[in-house]
Amino acid sequence: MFQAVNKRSISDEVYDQLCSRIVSQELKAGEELPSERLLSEMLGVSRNAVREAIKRLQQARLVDVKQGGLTTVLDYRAEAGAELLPNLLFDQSSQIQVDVARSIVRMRQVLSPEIAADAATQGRAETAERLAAVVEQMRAANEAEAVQRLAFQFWEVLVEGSGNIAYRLAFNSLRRTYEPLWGLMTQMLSGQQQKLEIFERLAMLVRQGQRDEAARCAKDYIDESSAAIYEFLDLYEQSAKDSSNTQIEGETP
Amino acid sequence: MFQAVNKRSISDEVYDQLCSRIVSQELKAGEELPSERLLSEMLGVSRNAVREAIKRLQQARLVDVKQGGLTTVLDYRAEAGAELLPNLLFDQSSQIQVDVARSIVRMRQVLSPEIAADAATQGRAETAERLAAVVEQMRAANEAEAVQRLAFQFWEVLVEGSGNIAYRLAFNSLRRTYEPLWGLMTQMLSGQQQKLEIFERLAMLVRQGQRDEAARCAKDYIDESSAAIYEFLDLYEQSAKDSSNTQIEGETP
DNA sequence: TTCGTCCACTGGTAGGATAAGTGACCACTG
DNA sequence: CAGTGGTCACTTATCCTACCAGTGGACGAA
Repeated sequence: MFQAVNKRSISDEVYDQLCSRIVSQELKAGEELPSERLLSEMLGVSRNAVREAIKRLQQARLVDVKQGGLTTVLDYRAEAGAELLPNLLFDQSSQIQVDVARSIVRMRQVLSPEIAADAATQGRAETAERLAAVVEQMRAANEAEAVQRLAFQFWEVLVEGSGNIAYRLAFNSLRRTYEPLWGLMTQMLSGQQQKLEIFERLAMLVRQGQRDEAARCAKDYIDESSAAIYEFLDLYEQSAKDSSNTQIEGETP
Repeated sequence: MFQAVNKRSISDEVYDQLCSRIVSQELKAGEELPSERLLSEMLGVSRNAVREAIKRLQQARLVDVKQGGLTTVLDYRAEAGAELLPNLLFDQSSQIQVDVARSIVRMRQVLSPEIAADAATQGRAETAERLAAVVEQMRAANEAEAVQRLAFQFWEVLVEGSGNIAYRLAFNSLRRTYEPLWGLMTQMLSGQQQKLEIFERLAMLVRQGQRDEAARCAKDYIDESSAAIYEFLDLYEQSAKDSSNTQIEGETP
């Protein structure tokens, strides 16, 4: 009924505004930002807020700031880290950037089998325990969306079980990127998520430490799942092209 | 000869201090930070500096700050992104965290063959062109370190050629993580980097679009290179254990 | 022309004020 | 005595002015 009001801080607002202008190439690499004082005047906020936003841009390696000189924009493709992906997924008109989405799905597809393999070698008993618990919940769940959410949780457990902190952090970034697409994803994958046997089998293979088998099993699953997403993205891309050709801003089909 | 002097701002200092306390679990998830005013007093800096640092911690998802309440520490393993890896690589006594290093090498090892495969499908001509140029430079270079650096550049070109922005940004994060280890790496891999044929062959396979062959070729190379690094890390770990057993703080062997 | 000085700009730091959110506490109500 | 709402002592959010420190171009003297 009632929902929480949307409160965002001023500096967040400034950050988002600058960030989107950089990733959209409206501010190109090598160009200079207006000075802090000028920016604060133009945006109607205090210099303090502008400074906090610019500090964050600096941390994200989107700009290079030096005392006494102007702040310059960097090439985000060469400098930024994976945490920028969520900012790249949508363009100014909130359309999905299909190539970005494909990149993410592809990376997930490539990493997943190896994650399963490492989990089978590394975690074993405890990981298998937790995987089994998730599968149990999946069996108990009756809504498609709940099952979907648990399927993702299954992978989170697997990632944790691989004992690889780089996988873990990279997956956090990927997760944040496709989080806003959650609604679409459940709809997209609704047809094919019934088979719990795969998850069961994967949990068993991890328990038994069957590295290669686990990788193969994970690959079978993730390839199929990815294919469904690619297919959807192709459709989305086509419809986006059509609607831009006919100058119509349409809803997602 | 000369190198730029290390000038760091106050807020950078504050950020690093808080960040390292969080990743070292000295400040555990769920605990609360002192208030901004108290922190600024304790550290002897202005509130402004503390605020800028905390904004950055918030962006890195290391803390959750809410107005009117205290700022709480989050679980970085569950929340942070890959950009945190450089902060995890060294512990307080500047010793390499071997498991973190292994994670990074492993991720690079897993991604590389698929990157080569995608580059063979995607970029083709232009990528092959640039790869060939790098190989040319490698042939011309006479110092081992220069060759080493070019070898890494070869991979950067390949990543760019894969057309996958997620790979690109993830690799940026990985690069930043092993950048401080550059000296060790060249030393570590000095024995085996001579064979330019592999790079040549890989460039050719990309040009011809031989996806599977390119992946296999990349895998052969990266597996060998990774094995050398793993071996070094095992030695490092062993020597670190020994020196801690005998209560001696030793230099890197 | 060449070189040093000056000065108008930049970002960096400090510490003041006010606004606004949070949670513990407590008096009041039914 | 459980539940409501007000008070108060905290917190962060924002803004402001002032000053310090680094940069680079203008300008005048050698």
